[in-house]
Amino acid sequence: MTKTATAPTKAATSQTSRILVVDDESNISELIATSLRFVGFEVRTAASGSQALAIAEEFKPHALILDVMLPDQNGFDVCRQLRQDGHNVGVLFLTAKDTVEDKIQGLTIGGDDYVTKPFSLEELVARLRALLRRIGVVESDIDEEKIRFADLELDEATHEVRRAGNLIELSPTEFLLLRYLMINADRVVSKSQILDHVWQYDFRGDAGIVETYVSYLRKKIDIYEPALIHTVRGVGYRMRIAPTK
Amino acid sequence: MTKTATAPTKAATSQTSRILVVDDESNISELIATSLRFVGFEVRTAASGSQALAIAEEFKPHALILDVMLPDQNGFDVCRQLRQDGHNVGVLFLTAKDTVEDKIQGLTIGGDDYVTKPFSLEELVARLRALLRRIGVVESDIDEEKIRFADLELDEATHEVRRAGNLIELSPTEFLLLRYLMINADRVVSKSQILDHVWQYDFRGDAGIVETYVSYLRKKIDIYEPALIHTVRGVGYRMRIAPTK
DNA sequence: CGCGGGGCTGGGAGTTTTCTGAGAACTAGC
DNA sequence: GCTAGTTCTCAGAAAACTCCCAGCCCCGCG
Repeated sequence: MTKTATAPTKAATSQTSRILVVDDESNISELIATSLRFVGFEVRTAASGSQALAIAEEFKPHALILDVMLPDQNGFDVCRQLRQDGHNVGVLFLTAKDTVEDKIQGLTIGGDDYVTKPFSLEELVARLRALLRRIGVVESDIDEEKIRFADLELDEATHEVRRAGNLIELSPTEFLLLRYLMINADRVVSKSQILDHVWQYDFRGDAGIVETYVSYLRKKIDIYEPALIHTVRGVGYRMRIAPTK
Repeated sequence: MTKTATAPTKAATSQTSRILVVDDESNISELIATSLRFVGFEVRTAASGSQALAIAEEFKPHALILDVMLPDQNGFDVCRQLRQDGHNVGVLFLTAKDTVEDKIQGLTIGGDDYVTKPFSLEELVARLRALLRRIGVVESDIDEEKIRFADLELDEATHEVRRAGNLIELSPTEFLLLRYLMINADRVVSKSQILDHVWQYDFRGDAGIVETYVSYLRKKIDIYEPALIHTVRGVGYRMRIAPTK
């Protein structure tokens, strides 16, 4: 993935939660690790269950991102063992989209959650934040689940988006895209950055899709004045208040 | 109360009742422990009767969740012994579905109660709360046994549900589902969260069943205006007042 | 002022998700 | 064992969403 300078705002505030990423495919765990470090987490990776347990012992992570399918033992066991050892961690499981139903039973119990592969980085980070909030590792300022920009408001818990108080219905992708733009408010983000963060990591289409979705979004949120989503020709998009001018 | 995302509401208030979970299957006791901790209890686990007695000595639990079938002695004995030692605890017994009726007879002296395995977490927690209430370990605020949302009212004690005053007949599962939605009113809950909390932990079907039950519920409670159960496509369901625009 | 590349958007095909009815499988009470 | 209520599965229909395409527009430059 193309890592570029775009430090997502509030994230960068003062967050130092420690996250342990466990996946045997190193490209996946590195993708995640890089991304998380970038938004301000302290990250370690492990490639197996036993390694995870060992590292957890001294790293004392606040949360784990844990692939259910590991070479030695499965993710659940790792999780159970950690908890028995007294580690109060939150766990975000990674499962394959087609994982048999009965394997994903009980994953959302102790405030835990799961994300199916392939995921989008935005999605993953958002879920991780929500999880940390739930288990009480409040690392952000106001512990608020809302993102605001101008008269735009996006609520993670209710999935509601409002502009000037008016409720706006968004599809899942539109919601993710808007969040990404809002998090990076005032900054220009390129179409490929958007693609890398908002779309699933295995998306093979072209960046034109971003234009389409930006168009959808504009028709829903920029029917109000002033327009917030601005095109920076040849570069990308930027959310901001003053007209492009 | 604010705090928490999915955390079953009032629970999170200021509850610090100590619960001792006793079961020899560690996956069961961990499941319960995780779940209870999440809703705000202080939890310890034990795997045998003797261990339970030992831990109770210093942990001084307000209540026990006690499997009737234990490796060393049976649950009743543990219970009796505890009481003889002067511990004033409430006990929620866990029994196998096929346990003979008369074995459970007389268990419920005192305000104790029992739940059959496999249970659903919602059920377990609700029963535990009721028990604590009965034995006087009132840990919540108003000690209210009713949950309200808009003109909907659900009474835990009588198992009655009313909308705008009209009594509504619900099957057991419908009741649990509705309670879960009400407890999490205004926030989105995913189908797997629902499955994990409302259905028995050994349920092996797919999440489609949730759709079916939501449909049942809608036909009973959303025949009134305005609709309260809303679908958040791609995410889950959400109970809320304002109609979708 | 005309050109060319980017960007915008309507249209629409193909998928995925959700809703719901029908019925099989169970259970509990009688 | 029969009946009634309940749970759960399944499958078709409907609705919503994703993605691609093609034509048009617009901006900047020569």
